[in-house]
Amino acid sequence: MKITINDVAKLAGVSIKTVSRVMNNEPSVRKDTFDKVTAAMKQLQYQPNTAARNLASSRSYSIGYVYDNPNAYYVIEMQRGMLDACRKHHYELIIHPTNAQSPEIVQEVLELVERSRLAGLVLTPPFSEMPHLAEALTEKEVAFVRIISGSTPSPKLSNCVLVDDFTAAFKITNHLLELGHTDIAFLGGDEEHSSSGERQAGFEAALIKRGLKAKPEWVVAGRYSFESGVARAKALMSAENKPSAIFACNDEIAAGALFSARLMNISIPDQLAIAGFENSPFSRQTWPPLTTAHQPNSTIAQYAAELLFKCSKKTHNKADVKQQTVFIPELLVRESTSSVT
Amino acid sequence: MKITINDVAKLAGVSIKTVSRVMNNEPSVRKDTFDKVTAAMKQLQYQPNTAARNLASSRSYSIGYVYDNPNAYYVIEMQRGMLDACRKHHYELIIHPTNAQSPEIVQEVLELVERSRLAGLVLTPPFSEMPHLAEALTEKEVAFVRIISGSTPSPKLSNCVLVDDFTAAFKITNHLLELGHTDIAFLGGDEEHSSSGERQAGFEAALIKRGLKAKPEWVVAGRYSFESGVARAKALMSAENKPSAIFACNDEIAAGALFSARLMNISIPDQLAIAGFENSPFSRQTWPPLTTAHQPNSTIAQYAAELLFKCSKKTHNKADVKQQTVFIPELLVRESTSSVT
DNA sequence: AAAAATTTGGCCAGCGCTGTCATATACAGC
DNA sequence: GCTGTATATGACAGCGCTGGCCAAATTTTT
Repeated sequence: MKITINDVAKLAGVSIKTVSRVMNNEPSVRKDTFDKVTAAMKQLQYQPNTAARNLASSRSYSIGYVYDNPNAYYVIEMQRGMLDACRKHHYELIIHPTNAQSPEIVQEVLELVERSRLAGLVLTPPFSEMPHLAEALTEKEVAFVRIISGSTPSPKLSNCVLVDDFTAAFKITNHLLELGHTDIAFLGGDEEHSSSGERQAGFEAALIKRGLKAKPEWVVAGRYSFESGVARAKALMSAENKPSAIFACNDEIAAGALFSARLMNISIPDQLAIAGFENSPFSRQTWPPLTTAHQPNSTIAQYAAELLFKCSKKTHNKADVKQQTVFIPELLVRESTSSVT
Repeated sequence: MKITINDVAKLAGVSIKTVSRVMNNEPSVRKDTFDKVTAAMKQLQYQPNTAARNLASSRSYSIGYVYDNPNAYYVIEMQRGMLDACRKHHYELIIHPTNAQSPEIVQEVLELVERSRLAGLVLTPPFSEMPHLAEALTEKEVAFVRIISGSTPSPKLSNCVLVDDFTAAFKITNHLLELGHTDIAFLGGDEEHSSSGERQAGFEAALIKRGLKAKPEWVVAGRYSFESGVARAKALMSAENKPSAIFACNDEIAAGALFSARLMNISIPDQLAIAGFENSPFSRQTWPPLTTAHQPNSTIAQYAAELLFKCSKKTHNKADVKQQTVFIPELLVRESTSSVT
């Protein structure tokens, strides 16, 4: 319960300093020394005292995840991805759900970083879309990585992981077009989220490419919720002019639309095809299961965390890491658009 | 960026030690000293350095939450409750999702505790229902609190927070009985979870109290899933002898049952009343919304964390805290059982 | 074989706080 | 008032590790 670096040093027959060097992956350590020390650590089941390391090095071996997202599945998956990365690099993850609306949000985040001496932060929408937060963090020299919706890297988006909602929406729309649908409605999500706009743009681009145009009355704004899907689908399918397919901005909306269609005795997918977005568990719990776009959330989160480690590390190479990687959600065809079992 | 306890001490005109006392809520501090120090801390926006505190006190100001639960909402709510408690007491929460099936789970948990020098652990099912884990933790003198399904405190269940599924299920069943239903079916959840058994027992007890008996063919085992609800309700409602009400073991099952009923053109709640359990967001997203039992998950979690702080604290009173508090989920009547708007 | 480069050890300060114990101050009672 | 007890505060060492620095040991190069 109290094996110290000293014990390891003795067993390995080296100095404390060398053990410390091994732990911190410092360059000038010979291979066999490294192995000796590693073996000793394993044999003793040595667990370095995180607190002591943090204190002495005045940097912490933990990163923070700040979020405010009502979608529990999303959050859980992001956490999982970051935790995977953390475990690999012997970091800790500090989760910090909070209210994005709070006027003192910047202050709050800075305090969090300071108190826990975080090595960096991962931000998801809406925090990743707050310019003032990014500025404040940059000014205080806090490392951070943002996960945002976008398709085109730009110098402004430093240290971002982009999720290409545009292309994914394009693909889904294309799938519907290929099935022969031309009368496609779009059910949007919360307008504050840029993801909704990106998806709409992808939808419209796909239509345009086929020489079609989105009917204004079939592009319906709303919220990212089941109820919103129910209501809008009902209105849409009660009108004179009905679409033959619906592209919903996320799975919840799609499930709502599906629900409405059921009530109206509209058979899916024969009379109406419905596609969602996200590949949430929700999309598998409907009947028929929803065609959707698979967002590899945990992979994205893991990647973001890894990126953060690179930025925050005392890497000797001067060039800061200003990478921007783009993830494209994959099309996932299920029975809600095509009856091929 | 680097206000230390020293700065606070100077500003408040006291010694470092006294500031430390204030931070740790130690008893022997006069009121006015306390106020002076508190004011100084606020003025300087002082953030104690967690690492230093951990090191000096050789105990960490963080607790761990070990879980393996597919229900994201549940996990998120538990996290939120624990975080609330943690923030109040200036603790950190380390989340540790893992695979409950792993044969080395005990070892893994012990390592986690050691590495992060956790002050204690909160366990939810299935971890809270593993006797060997509890034993190992007790032996290693790791403080822990278990959240489990149960109604009767017993010496074996030391440091447990009990969720009285039995009574809650009793109440729901009673509600159905009071509406005049006598033909009530029960759709169970995964049998490995003790919660399912507790709920079934509550259901049967309520019937017996009215001189009724559960029909064996109406007590149907299954899984805690939407699909399982769909299938079982369909079977139930296709039989010769149909129940007039269904008590589903959780909201997902209930939503599935609701879905089936819709497909079969059975009107809810007139021809069939349906009740769920959990008050998940799910239960509000169906139409009609589900009558259910509200499990105050975040409150329970918060309470569990507070209990843990008490156990792990250097409380001078010898008597260990072996409390057992029982939370009873509340009946929440919605339109799926009673059309009264 | 000498010079140069690499690897390792020794030493010490100190990260920012808490535990222990000693001291100072308050509040009794007579 | 004064001693006695309870309470409030302070001084100091040290938690386990890292960083900096230089010297010593070892290996590699010329």
